[in-house]
Amino acid sequence: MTERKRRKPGETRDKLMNAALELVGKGRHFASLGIREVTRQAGVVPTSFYRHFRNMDDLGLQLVDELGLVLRRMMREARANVLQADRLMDESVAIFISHVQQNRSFFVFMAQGMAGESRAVQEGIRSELRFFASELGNDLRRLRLVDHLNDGDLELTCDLVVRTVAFSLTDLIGVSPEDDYQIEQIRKRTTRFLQLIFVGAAHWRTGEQAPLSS
Amino acid sequence: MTERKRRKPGETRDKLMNAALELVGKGRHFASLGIREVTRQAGVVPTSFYRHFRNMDDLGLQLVDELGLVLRRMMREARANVLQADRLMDESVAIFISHVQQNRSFFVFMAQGMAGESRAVQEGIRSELRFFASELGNDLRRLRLVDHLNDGDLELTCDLVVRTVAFSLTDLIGVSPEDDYQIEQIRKRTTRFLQLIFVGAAHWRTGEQAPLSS
DNA sequence: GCCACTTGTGTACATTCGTTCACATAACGT
DNA sequence: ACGTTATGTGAACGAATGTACACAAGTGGC
Repeated sequence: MTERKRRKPGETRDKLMNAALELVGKGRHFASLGIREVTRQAGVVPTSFYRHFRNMDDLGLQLVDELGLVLRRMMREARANVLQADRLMDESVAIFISHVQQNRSFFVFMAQGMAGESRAVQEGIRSELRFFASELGNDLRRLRLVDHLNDGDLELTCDLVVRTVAFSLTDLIGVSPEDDYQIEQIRKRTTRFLQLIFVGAAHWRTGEQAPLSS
Repeated sequence: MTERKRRKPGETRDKLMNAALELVGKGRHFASLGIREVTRQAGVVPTSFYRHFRNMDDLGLQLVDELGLVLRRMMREARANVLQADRLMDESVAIFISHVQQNRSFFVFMAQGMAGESRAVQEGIRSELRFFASELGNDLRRLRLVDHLNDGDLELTCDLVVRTVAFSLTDLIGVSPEDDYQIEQIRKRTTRFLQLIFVGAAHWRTGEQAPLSS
C-alpha cells in the first residue's frame, strides 16, 4: 500500500468515530459508551469494531488526534482574523465559541476527557492545551504585545488564558446550542476574564508580588 | 421518627456512597459505574441499592450534597487559618491542596461531574462553585482588600479565582498522591495564577479596558 | 488471473447487567 | 406488646455486553 487506501468514501472507521461523537453530543458520557452501542449507532455489526480499534480507549485516543486537527483549524482561523491587536480578545473568544458551536460534540468530548477514565486520553488533551498555550505565547511575542514579560511569565499567562477558555467549555455545554442569549453572556464573561488576566499581565513584574496591594 | 435513627454505625447507604467513591478514586469514571458494581464493592446485595437510591444518577446527586459539606469544611478551615492578608493566597491554595489530598475521591468525583452525564449533577456542582465564589467575595470585602472594585467586578474576579483553582484539580488528579514534588509544582503554579489575577484586579477599572496596553 | 490481505458479516457463548418479587428481620411509634 | 415501617436478603428473569471464530467480498501487487 502506498498512501491513501480508503476503498469507500464512508469508511467504517470514520462511521464508528462519528457514532461515538454523536452519542457524546446527545448527552452520553464517553466513559459509559460500549462497543455494541457505538457499532449500533454507526449501523455496523459489532465485530467490525475490532477491525479498527482494540477497545474503546483506543477509539478515544484516535478521537483526541482528530480533536487536535479541529483545534489547529481554529487556531489558523484565529490568526487570520485577528488583524488589529485592540480586538484580539473579543475576536478570539468569538472564534472559539463559533467553533465550539460548529463542532459541539468534539468539544464536549474534550471537556469530558479532561477528567476522563483513560489516563492516555487525559494526557493527550493536556498536551493539546499545552501546545495551544505555547502557540499563543509565540503569537503574542510576534505581535510585540508582551515585551515586558520574560519567557516564564509569558508562559504562565498563556497557560492561564487557555485554562480560562477551556473552563468556559463547561459553561457552553451546559446551555442549549440555540440559546443565543446565554451564549452571548458566556462570550462576554469569558472576554472579561481574559481582559482581567491581561491587565494583570500588563502590571506584572517578575519576582515577588506585593499581594493585593493596589 | 424524631432525629437520628441509624440502626447500625455502618449504614448501607453510606457503604454504597463510599463504595462509589472508592471506585472513582481507583480511576474509574462515575458515569461508567453500574449498580451491581457498586453494591459488590460495598459488600451488599444488589437489591439493597434500591432501598436508598432510585438509580446511579440519584446516588450522584447525594454525593454532590456530601461534596458540599466537604467544601464548607474546607472553607471554614481556610477562614480560620488565613489571619494576615499578605499570606492569603499561599495559605488558601495550600489548604485547598491539603483537602484534595485528604479527600481525593471526592474531588475526583467533582472534576468528573463538571462535564458528567447527569445534568442535575453538573448543575449541583456548578451551584457549589457559585456559592464558593460568593463567599470568597464576602471575605474579601470584609478584609477590605478590594475596596476599589464594585460588586460586579468583584464577582467576576472571584469567579475567575474559583475557576482557576477548580481547573487545577485536573492537574492534581493527574499525578500520584505521593508525588510530593509534582504537587508542590502545582501548588506554586496555582498560587502564581491567583497572584496574576489579583494584580489584574488591583489595576482593574470598571468600564472599557484598554486591552494589552501596559 | 491468482494470491495475500484487509475489511465487513453472521453466529455463538459465557458474563454481566438492571430490575422485580417474595420473604426475613430489626426499629420505632404508640 | 404489637403492628407498622424501614431495611436487608436471596433467587430469578430477560436483555445487553464483550469477544471469538468462521466465512464472504472486495482490493492490490505481480
